[in-house]
Amino acid sequence: MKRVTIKEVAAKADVSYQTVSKVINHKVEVLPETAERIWSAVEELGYRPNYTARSLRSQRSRTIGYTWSPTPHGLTNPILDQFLQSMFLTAEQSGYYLLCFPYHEENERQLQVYAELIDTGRVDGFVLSSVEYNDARVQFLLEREFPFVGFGRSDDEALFPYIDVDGGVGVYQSVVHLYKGGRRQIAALAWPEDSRVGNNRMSGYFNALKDCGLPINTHLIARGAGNYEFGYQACDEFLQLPRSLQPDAIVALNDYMAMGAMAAIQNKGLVPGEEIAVTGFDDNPIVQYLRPSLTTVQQPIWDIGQKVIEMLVYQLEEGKLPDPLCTLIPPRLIVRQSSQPKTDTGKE
Amino acid sequence: MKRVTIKEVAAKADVSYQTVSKVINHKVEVLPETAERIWSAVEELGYRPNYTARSLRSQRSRTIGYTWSPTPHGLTNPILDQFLQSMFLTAEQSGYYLLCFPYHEENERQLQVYAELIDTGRVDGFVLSSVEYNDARVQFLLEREFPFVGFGRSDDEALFPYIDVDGGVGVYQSVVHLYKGGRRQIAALAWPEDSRVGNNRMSGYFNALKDCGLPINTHLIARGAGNYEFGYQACDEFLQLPRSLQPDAIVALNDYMAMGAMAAIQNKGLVPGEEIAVTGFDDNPIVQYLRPSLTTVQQPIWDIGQKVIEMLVYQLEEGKLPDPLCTLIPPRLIVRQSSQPKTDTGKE
DNA sequence: TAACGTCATGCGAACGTTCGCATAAAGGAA
DNA sequence: TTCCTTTATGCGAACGTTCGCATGACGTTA
Repeated sequence: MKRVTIKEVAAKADVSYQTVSKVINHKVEVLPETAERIWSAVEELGYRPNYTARSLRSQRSRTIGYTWSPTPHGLTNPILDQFLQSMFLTAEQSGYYLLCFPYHEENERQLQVYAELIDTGRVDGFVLSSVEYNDARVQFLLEREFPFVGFGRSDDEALFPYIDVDGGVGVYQSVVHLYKGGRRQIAALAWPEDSRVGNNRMSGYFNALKDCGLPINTHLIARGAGNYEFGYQACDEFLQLPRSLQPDAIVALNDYMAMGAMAAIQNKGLVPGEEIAVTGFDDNPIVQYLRPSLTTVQQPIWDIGQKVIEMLVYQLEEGKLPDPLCTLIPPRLIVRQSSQPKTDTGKE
Repeated sequence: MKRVTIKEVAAKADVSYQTVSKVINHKVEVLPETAERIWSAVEELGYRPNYTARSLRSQRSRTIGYTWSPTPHGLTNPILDQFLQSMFLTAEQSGYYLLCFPYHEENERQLQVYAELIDTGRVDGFVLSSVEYNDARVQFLLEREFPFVGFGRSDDEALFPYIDVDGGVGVYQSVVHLYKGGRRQIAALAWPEDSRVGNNRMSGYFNALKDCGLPINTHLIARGAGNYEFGYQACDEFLQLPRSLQPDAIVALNDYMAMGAMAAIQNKGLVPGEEIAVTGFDDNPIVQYLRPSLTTVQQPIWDIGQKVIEMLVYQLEEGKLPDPLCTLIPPRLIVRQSSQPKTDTGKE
């Protein structure tokens, strides 16, 4: 597997190999005819600069590291594919590639991998996703002053470039939409209070209730694991409340909980979207096929992937932090059958 | 961002830097006390060999390239996450990482990217997935004699290392399972005949019918796009056949078609799994939540990811093709509610 | 005591680039 | 004619390793 080197090009073009390098990298002006000779030699020999040699000399790998926490067994990550593809494509346009490496549950071990990639010079920067409160990776990378961009925020004090979806806005839209459909007892299926993403989304719930003039009923807020089973069980408990306390709408902070809730409703012989409306979050492609199809909140994943890479590449090329440092993107409410307006059947 | 080099370690351990290199790579025996000095210097300085320099000298990148065709909009790839994670982890154990790059629809353009990665020396080998008949990438890599392993087969003549799921076995199991449940008119929802994966799976359908002593009814075989819509429509047409020609079971070659079929059945006021059984393929995590939950065929994705990498790493390290060259893995039938035994209601 | 193997380590070169400075040729001003 | 600029290209070094061979010290044998 013989590779063409810059020296062969130089020999063919009858210049020194250093000159070839300069011409290729547009570092210097040469006579048009020299340039012509060089470029045609490059063409004819099919020369491609050796990536490794280039990195060694320039001390840059033109590689971005990324890992993500794997989807728990029995679930799918609805945005992973699109997120990755959008990053790959955007990175390629600036001459970067993504190095993907395994996720390790154990914090210590995970940081070791980050350190390894930095110390061996394999990557120039990282993309982090699922950033949480007090994120060890954020702290580590800030300390080492190594470039990275987060998809998701951490503590308010941690200053670093990130892009995030404003989940609050999404949930706000859901609640208002339900309110306009005549719903007045709007319950929430949420994560525990130590979830950053969860709190962000819940803020939209609280704000919307307030703006609609509805009271906050703590018995209508359930917090748990965020999966189908929890959604089912929590909803089941709502349905065991006295009639007047039962919700007529349920806002779930993700699609899995929403699906669980829908199942619980159906099991009681009720129809989601009629007696009780349900909304989800994430727009898992599957939910359009549910019966009834699920109203949910969609994140502009493609744009996010693009933006994350653009922010990181800017840092790497310009050597300074992007401005603005952080970006919040509003998600979009997708209305489907599960949140029809309330039909006044005279009940209550 | 000062990095520790091998020379600093050498200085500290009071040996030549070449000796440090040899000790680190276990290329030579030294006095125990020398080794001790070297290792503790490594430890104290936190030395990590520079990846780029190492690659340049050894002409190996210890990097594996991978790309995949993105999931069409509105669908999710149920196995992507697990497949990637298993590859990352297995690769890491042998000191490799995966370089992921964008997928380009256009064949020409896609091959350019493969060529680029080869010529610039960025990767040592590739993993290909969704290999099809007459696959341009296979041909290209074989010609250039560049190492790769496929997840999926191509033409029978193309000789290259691959691992594949024996879809035929999976469908065979489905059909036999349905037969044992008393089903006798078993329809198939398939892809067009130019689909390699499709033909492999269909072979199991034909073999099973034969082994069960059932005739092949061409009116019970529908071929199309492989999505939800096609499944719905094709099933709907089955249901418009005269009663005696209608299927009492439907084997879909993927879960999306199965879901479409289930919806069509429900729309006729029938219950999937009772009057008409339905099975899918892929075990998309979502299908366990359908009502009724879907019987389907599960591929051992984790094992496949592991094996693919092992085969490739073997090639890279040993310089020879793995033996056996190819591996076929049987999938597993997951029985759920949608394929209950037929209850003899006396109809027909 | 000379000759020889063996063991532990050192040394120079190479991998394929980029970078900064040196230099030769050509042109213009004094 | 001399000297100074400018322009086009060359040259040596460096990036941080690994590799193969060289070498010096030591012990063994005749």
